[in-house]
Amino acid sequence: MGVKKISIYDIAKHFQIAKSTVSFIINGKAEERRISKELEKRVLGYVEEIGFKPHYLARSLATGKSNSIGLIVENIGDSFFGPIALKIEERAKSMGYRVVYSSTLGNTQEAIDILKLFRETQVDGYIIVPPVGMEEAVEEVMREGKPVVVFDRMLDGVQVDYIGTNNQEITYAACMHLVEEGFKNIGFVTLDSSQSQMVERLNGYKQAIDQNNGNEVVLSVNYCSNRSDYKNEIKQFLQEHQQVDALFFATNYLCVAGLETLRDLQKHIPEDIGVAVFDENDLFRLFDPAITTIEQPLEDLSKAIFQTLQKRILRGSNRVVYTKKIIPSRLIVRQSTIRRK
Amino acid sequence: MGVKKISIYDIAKHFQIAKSTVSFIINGKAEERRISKELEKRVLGYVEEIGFKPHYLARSLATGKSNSIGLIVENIGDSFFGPIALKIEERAKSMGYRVVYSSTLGNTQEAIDILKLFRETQVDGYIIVPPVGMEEAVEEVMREGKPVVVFDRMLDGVQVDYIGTNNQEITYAACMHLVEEGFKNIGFVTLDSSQSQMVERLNGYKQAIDQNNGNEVVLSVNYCSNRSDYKNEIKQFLQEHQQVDALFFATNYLCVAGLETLRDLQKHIPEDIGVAVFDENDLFRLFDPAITTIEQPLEDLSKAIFQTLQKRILRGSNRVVYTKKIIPSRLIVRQSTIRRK
DNA sequence: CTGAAAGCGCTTACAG
DNA sequence: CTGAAAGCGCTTACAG
Repeated sequence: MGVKKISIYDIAKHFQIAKSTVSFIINGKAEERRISKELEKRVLGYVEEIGFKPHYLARSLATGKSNSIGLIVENIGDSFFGPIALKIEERAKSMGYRVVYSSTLGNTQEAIDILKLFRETQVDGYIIVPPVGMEEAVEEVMREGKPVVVFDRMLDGVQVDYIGTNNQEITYAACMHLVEEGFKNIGFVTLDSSQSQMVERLNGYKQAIDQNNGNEVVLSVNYCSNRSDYKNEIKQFLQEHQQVDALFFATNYLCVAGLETLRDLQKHIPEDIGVAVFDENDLFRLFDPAITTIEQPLEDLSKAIFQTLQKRILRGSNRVVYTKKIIPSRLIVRQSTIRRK
Repeated sequence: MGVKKISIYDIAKHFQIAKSTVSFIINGKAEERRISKELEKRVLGYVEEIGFKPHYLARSLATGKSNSIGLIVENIGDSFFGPIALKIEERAKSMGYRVVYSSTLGNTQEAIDILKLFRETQVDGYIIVPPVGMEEAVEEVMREGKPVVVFDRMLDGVQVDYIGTNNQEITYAACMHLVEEGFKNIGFVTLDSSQSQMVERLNGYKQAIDQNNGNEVVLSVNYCSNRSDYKNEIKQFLQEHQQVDALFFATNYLCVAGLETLRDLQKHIPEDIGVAVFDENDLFRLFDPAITTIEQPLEDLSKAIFQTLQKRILRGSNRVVYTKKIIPSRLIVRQSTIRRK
């Protein structure tokens, strides 16, 4: 069944030349190998004519390169990771790479398994959004000399290239904005996680609160929780902290749960309570009131990720200083944090 | 640099046995090949000890199987395709497959290129959300005997397994609901596309309108448009059809543009205009008013996709009747389509 | 019960 | 200027 696959051997036979010559011509090394222009033309013409495509797997086995990069994110269905994955794919494609993706759902063991799988399939580089506890696994991959870029959150104590955003600074700015709008008791809803980006965001919050001699009121929920768990925790938190007049959500899905909770409690935004959130969503600006968000620059982030990866691919991963590139996010102020006079 | 890779040859040498014996043991064929339990145990123990992992690429080259499936969607960052991709990945993983994904952004040539790339990398099966014009390319892949499942929209005249939803029926139900709520002039906003799912949705609309002797008022926009184009077209459409008192959006991103337009025009939902949309979004239920949606069952869809794919993988793609499986969607009525008395 | 050998489809030193 | 040959790391008829 199916078409019988043509190989360079068949082409070589057709022209009565060696396989190697065909291989060189196909790989554009005809000139370098001083193969006659005429033969080159004839072979390429034939290749075109019969629609020959080299067998990638065989090539990969021979060269050790697979022309694919592995992308490990938290959740490909997420409104932040999905769109960034699209950008990454577009860039990868323009560089001749395919993308193999996988979602960890925050599970460390899962992430380690995925990484192992990627290693076995010989991806040429890795873009990793690591859950906590992946330090060793990532180091192991790097020891093999493969390029790795860590994204979104840092990996404690691992010498590796990192691309992220100014979490602390921009969260600080957002909280200062809340203060300036007259909110007196800002609650911070985050994950119970030591992920660096979450810690940084929390620090930005603390910095703003401290500076204004306010009270830190923080709710940390488990990532594994489902939405109704999130909602229950937020509800209870609001009941225990009646004085809270604004909420900052450290990531998008927490905000979704939060908005639902506020609606259930019939709290009005921003009169009863102000709302701001880390990560933009197409629909936040369409809410009534529109939600204040912190927008990460997807285009710039994906660009930085690839530039870094490419440098590594060219230079190899040894003897080069590892870079930590911070692409600033933008605070988008909307009505959910503007107190009407 | 890096660890030097261990191969089955090294293991064979270590035990003074043949590579083939090692291969059989590793692949669980020891019993079948009548290799002594004792040797099997020793070899497996050693494999474990040195952390040997077979080289997937080499295995693939030898077997012709890559243990990966190619997923071609419209846009991995989309609120429908992203989450379904996650489900598909989870199922693939549980079956021992990796997923290679790629987004077409509705571009036929892009889709064909992706398909070609997937063929070259020897994926074992394809899940395709095809743009129009992919008929030939898909048929070509099928002629190679590879399993293909078409998803979301059908491919005209191609004998292939298809998984989709009851587009016409459920859109009809949604429009009938609008009629029952007293909306008199329902506008339908869709893509200018012959994709089957869009045609079916339009037909569902027409069926409901005809049945109630209403006027069909349809806006078809180009997929390639960006959001501000969508907005302008919708705005103009509303100006030209002042009598329209409800809008049904045939897909999610059109609704986003539509909601923004309605906000700009200061139209109140549902008093001035009712709103319903095909495809659920986490945030639609949190709008004020909450938006009526048609929710596709992601879990069931991904399950059906995989069952079908698996059957094909087992049976081969010949001589079997192709199936067309329709998984019904659900209408979720919310305030955006309920006329207050 | 086990092994030698050919083959998957390429690439690339090496030799002339 | 070009080709023969070894090798990438596996699998699997085949032979004994």
